[in-house]
Amino acid sequence: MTTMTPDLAKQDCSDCPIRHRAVCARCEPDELERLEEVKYYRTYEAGQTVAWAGDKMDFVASVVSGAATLTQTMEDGRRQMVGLLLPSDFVGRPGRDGVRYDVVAVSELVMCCFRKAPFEKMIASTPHIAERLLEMTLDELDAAREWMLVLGRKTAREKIASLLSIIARRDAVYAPGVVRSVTFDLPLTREAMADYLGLTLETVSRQVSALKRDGVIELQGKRRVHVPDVDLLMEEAGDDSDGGLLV
Amino acid sequence: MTTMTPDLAKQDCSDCPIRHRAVCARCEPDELERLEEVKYYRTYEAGQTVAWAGDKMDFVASVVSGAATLTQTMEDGRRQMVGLLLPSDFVGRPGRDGVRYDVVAVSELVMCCFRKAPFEKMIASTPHIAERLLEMTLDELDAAREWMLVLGRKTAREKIASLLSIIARRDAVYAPGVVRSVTFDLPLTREAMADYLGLTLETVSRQVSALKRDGVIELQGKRRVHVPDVDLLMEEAGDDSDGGLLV
DNA sequence: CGCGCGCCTTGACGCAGATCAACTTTCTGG
DNA sequence: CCAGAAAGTTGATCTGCGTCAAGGCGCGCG
Repeated sequence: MTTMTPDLAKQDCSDCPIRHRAVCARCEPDELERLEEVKYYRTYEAGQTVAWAGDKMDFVASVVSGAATLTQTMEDGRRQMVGLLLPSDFVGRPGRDGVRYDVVAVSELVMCCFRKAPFEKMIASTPHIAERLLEMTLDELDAAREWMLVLGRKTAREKIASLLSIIARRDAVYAPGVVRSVTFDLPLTREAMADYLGLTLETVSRQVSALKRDGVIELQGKRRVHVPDVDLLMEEAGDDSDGGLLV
Repeated sequence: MTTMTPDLAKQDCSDCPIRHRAVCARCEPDELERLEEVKYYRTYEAGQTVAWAGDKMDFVASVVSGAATLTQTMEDGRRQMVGLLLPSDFVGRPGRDGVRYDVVAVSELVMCCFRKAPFEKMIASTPHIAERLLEMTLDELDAAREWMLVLGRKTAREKIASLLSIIARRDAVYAPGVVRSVTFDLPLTREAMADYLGLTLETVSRQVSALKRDGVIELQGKRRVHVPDVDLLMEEAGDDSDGGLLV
């Protein structure tokens, strides 16, 4: 799993419309201006569908707030989430005609959209963005492969811990220094977590309770999670601890 | 899962050193010549390691024959295969300094290698190849996500059928027309299959026997597999049948 | 207020696949 | 051709998670 390098993270990107580091972290003023020309915003409510598999998307977008999921479904209804889109992630990447998976908002979702054609033209004319686009896709591939280990070989408890530590890690990107405790809101229902982890919602519920009972996490309400010791959580996840979340 | 379009497949690429369609199918004579300048071959025996996680690879390569696997390992030894590299697949793609996973030969493996620096220079100077490189990576991402569904939601029997149909599909690329029966050699041991599918080797063995008993596959020896009806296999895999393997 | 509904929790039980173990078949090297 | 190792098969038993079911909590709405 890749952690952001400190220098990139510290750069202030708060008003950049594309917050994904792949485009944002290094974007230069004139590129940004060109992006502004073609951008608009869209809001989706929880449960709303952004795109179905096979849709031709007429836009390219970056998640600004909330969360969306990428889901595969079998004919008999079994579902597997294959991607979790959190603020700064990309949807409808150039180079593809349509999306192959359902994209559904799991909490209120705001996306910063770009009309596809001008965006693609811009990519084509800006070599370093094209290059970062490949880098970004390779990062996603890494994440997908990391997740294959979770799905194939980890126990239910380890799966939950892995998911929590991914979200914690993402959250910690916006906090400075080396982090040892984190608090965040789970953007997912128990059912969505189950779909992500290849479990049932009952098992998710049981294991979350177990982690709480064992002091690995604390809950304020159902959704707000406090992790007193990130190292402990990562140990539960079966990952080799790398000394806290470096941010 | 993407199937090759007929016109691309029919093109004769047998003496092209990079058989992956991403580079090969559209490669033009002068590009090919430039590739020839920097290529050499390497052979690995079964079990030999091509690269460890974190290695800086000094070459970029395409699998010519045999198979290699990309594997993630946990400290306690649990393993999950996250990629299966069959003839025409790429290793050590430009844009990454090292590989992040262990690449190990599972059967005798011949790779067509390119020294990295000149290859990358060539990529940089040839826009359509750079574009195809992104396309290729997106295909891999799709495959990884497809596999997440297999790992997270399919039964042992469906998992085996899915793996067999992936290999059958790959094999059928070299045969003409719409294919309804295929024969191929499994390039994997039962243990490697288990690592790929998130199962134990005993379960793999049992389910292979079951598929044989039920007439879905026929075995000649342990490794040679004949699939009398590809549709049936795909049904067992839980995929929507798309009317045979289009080649 | 209280009714219904979505979301979550908890318990009891069953089963698919893991584990442990014995054995067979196929390779490999002398 | 044989001996030993590696790969694969098959059976018996165990267990983690799925399944089914009952109920709790919070919240919007008539």
